[in-house]
Amino acid sequence: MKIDPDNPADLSAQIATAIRDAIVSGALIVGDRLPSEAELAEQFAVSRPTVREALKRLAAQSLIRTQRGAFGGAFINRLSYADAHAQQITTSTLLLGMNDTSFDTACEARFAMERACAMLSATRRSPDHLATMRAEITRQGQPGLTDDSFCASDVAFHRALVDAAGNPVLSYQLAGAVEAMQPLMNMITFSARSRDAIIALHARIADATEGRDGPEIIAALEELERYTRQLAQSVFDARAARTDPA
Amino acid sequence: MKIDPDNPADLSAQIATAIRDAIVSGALIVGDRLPSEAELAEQFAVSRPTVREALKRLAAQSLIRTQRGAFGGAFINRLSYADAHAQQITTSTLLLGMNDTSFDTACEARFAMERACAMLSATRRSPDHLATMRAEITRQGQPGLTDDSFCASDVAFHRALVDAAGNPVLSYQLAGAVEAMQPLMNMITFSARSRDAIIALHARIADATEGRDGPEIIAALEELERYTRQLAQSVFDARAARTDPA
DNA sequence: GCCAAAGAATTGTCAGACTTTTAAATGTCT
DNA sequence: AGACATTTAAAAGTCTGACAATTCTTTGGC
Repeated sequence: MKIDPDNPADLSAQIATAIRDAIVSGALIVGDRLPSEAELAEQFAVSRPTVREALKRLAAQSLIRTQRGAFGGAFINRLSYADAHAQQITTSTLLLGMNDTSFDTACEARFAMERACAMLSATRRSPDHLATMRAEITRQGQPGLTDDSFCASDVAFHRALVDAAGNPVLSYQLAGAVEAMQPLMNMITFSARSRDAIIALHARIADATEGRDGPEIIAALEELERYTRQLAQSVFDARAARTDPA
Repeated sequence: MKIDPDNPADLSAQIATAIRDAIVSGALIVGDRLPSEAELAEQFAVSRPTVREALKRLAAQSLIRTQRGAFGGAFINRLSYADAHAQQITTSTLLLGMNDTSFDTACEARFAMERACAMLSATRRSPDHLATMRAEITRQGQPGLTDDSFCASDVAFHRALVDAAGNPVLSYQLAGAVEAMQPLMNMITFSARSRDAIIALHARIADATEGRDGPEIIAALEELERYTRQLAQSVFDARAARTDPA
């Protein structure tokens, strides 16, 4: 099933790829146990440390989990939504941070996807989701809240809206887009007035969700996108004006 | 910046987490060189193999790249859209395959997100995107095309539609949703009649895109979603009828 | 001044040993 | 017979030390 010629690439990378392919193709299924490190070393004709490096690569992607002790070993892991979610956020955050993706581009993508949930959220929202949304709105109005906490609550609010769509695949995909923007949002200083404007839009979204009015959710999200981008623009302009003349 | 008490977790996992945190937080930026393996081993008071396992974990996530030779070492990698894209597809595919996510759920999420691109694609589509869409439609109509090839062309068509939105973040996110569904779509056998129906809808989408008619794209996508789910349903029903009585 | 050879730094790989963890098998007592 | 303690073995986790392969810098020679 898996062989390694003596080509220039790392042996551990080749081994990891071979096993990963076996998993993706379905040859190895959830719960299966890989041979022990010693056996794998023999099969691939490499040393145990090399095998271990390969296994660590797979573990980093949550493809396998290891267990010590007798009858332990490496087992094919069920990729949970939670794991995938965490990876997705890390990847998306780095992607936005490292590729000088403009705020506008990220914002556009995020709201476009969020609007995609609106109709479903209107149909399927439960009292739990509504309660979460209301609670976050209340929190956002509290005086003395730091900008970071305000952003965190903002994320929680939108997360609830997305989760209300009742589709785990959608929640997983959206989480990356919404939460990965938090570092960018944290660069914005929210004045009392801008917070009020955002809270008012959140309330409008919550009301529309409660009333199962999908188009109204979309309209409110569009306005929120417009407002957010305008806010970011003014912050960046102000920053540019402060640094340019100096 | 990075310490390791003697807690039960793997040392290599702890070291990887410490370095990953430094990258995500911005303490280490693209192009930075990590200390050599020997130096890291000394800093963390562990052996070199342990450090290497940690580095392989990071390499598996494309966070670092290593270079041999004098003045080589481990460098913080710029996470490219292409890398993120590949990871995203692997993760999404496994997620759908391992969690008995229903076809309907995956399909719903996919089309909801795709519709989110429609307005942007209508505005920004270039002749290149249109040409790709037309070419794939032509391919889909060729006789003797295998089901797998038909699906692959289907993915390429939708990919072009998404790329036409001109937002790399959106393309990256959508790729996961669209391409990860390919294994599920491959389970469907497409009759000549169903292929014709799908091709007709694709043509309708291409026409609407050319005419910059966003709402019409959305309408066609809705119909395509309806048709796809119905098709899958009948396939699954037929399969159930064949296996149940036996 | 240019080209080739030596040198040094660094990752890649190996071999072997020891420690720790864990579950199964065995033995012992009630 | 059944419950509990003990032994045993398998396996991952870690360490040490070494050597090979690679690649940049420097030096030497022409």
